[in-house]
Amino acid sequence: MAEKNSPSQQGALDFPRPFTTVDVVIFTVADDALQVLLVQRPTAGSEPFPGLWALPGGFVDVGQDADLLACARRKLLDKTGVDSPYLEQLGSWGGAARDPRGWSATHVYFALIPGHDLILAKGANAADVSWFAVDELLREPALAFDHGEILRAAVERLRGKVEYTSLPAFLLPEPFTLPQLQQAYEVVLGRPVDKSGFRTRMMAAGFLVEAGQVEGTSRRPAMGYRLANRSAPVVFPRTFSPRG
Amino acid sequence: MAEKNSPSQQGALDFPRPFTTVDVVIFTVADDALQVLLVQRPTAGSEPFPGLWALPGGFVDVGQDADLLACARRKLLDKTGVDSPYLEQLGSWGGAARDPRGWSATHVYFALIPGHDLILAKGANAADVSWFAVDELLREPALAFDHGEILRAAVERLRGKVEYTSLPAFLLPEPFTLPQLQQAYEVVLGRPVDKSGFRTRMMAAGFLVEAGQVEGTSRRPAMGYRLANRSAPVVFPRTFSPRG
DNA sequence: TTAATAGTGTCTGTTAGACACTATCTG
DNA sequence: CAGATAGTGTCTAACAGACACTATTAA
Repeated sequence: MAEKNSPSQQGALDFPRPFTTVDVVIFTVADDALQVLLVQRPTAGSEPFPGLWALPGGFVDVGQDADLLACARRKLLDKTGVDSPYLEQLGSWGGAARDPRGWSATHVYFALIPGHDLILAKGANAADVSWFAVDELLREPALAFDHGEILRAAVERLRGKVEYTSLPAFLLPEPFTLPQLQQAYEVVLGRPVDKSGFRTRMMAAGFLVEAGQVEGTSRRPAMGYRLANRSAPVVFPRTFSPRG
Repeated sequence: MAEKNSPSQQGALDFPRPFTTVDVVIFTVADDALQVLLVQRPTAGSEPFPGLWALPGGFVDVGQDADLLACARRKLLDKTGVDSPYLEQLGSWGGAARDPRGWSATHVYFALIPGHDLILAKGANAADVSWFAVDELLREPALAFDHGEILRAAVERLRGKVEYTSLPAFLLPEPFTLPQLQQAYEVVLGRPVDKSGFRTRMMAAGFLVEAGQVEGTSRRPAMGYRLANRSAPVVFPRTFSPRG
């Protein structure tokens, strides 16, 4: 045993280090479906998982990134052009087996961006970036690294929190109407929600600000709203449908 | 700009890597208080934050640890002698400034162990390990690194989840009685809970198994219970006190 | 028999869910 | 005026919170 190469030998820092990456799970709602942004792995060189789709992300740049959140923001801006979305840490995955190049640990964030910005996203880097419907992706787990597992965790977290938070509001461009917001909830949850109860709940939570008067997205115009606070969601006291 | 030393140069892996650590926030309930286990930093050598108290943890050992969870389990076993507690990932903290030795990222787990095992803990490594009441610690933020902030996040997560999960059951040695469990809830939440409602809720959740008949911890003996599933808590459909 | 705690019963205000209804717009 | 969607009113069953009550043990 080469003890001088082990971290248990305190003081010295000359032992092997895992490499550190940051990945971002970027969600949006479009075409009545929850979508996630993926990047295709390069086929040239000796990159692992060539040609497979993966979450956008990559190595932490010690010289460039002040901290993990800044790194995540940078990668998100690179791929989408969006610079201040809802961004929350999901967790981290690390081990000897997940990357053929060696022991690695990734810090995963998940982002919600308005469907509206989807166009920007495509314009930004084009080519090897694309949106996928989450429901279809979850059926065929063929992502690079352990990104299939990570995506599953992200979707679970999102669906879970949507039951009792205002998260779906971050998936819509402002101003949005209550029917649009309800639609976003229904798409993420995958089930219909009662209109009356929904409206009462949203208004009671007090996170919506009447913005502009009305504007027409369908038959009859409706009141438009903005978020009172774009940095954090509101937590409702109860879950949506305790009916189990 | 030394581009060859930047991660943006794909393919090559010879750029500077952050170092990777794992820390564990270990909670228990003792003396009617929520307690956390801390380790005192060494004063010898050139270790950072000499003499200050810190969360137990340290570098990932690439040769020894299969993954992050295994690493966390190893560090917990080292300090407490407990080998299969409730263990959940809390999140990760990383940046250039948090450790004077350089860019570092830590993966933080939080553990709940029965108060009963406290004796084992003290017997195991003694000396530089000690339990602290959380409420007092939060008043004077004098921990090493950013561990004060991490502790704060861990307590917030714990208190939050206790409102709607069976987590406090992991803080008790089995078998435990319903009054003991209620006591654990009250200690963590810092407020009294109605007995009748509490009992109905616990029984309805169906995560308790009648174990042994009764045994006396105070005046009148009571029914003892074990957890039906020691690996995950139960989630209640509602929060404890929506009032407020 | 008494003190103390385990455990149960009952009442009431609140509210989510369901659904019917009215209001207001476009074409 | 007709069709469609925005928005509101109402009823009811379920249930949390409060609190009083009964049961069972040790001393």
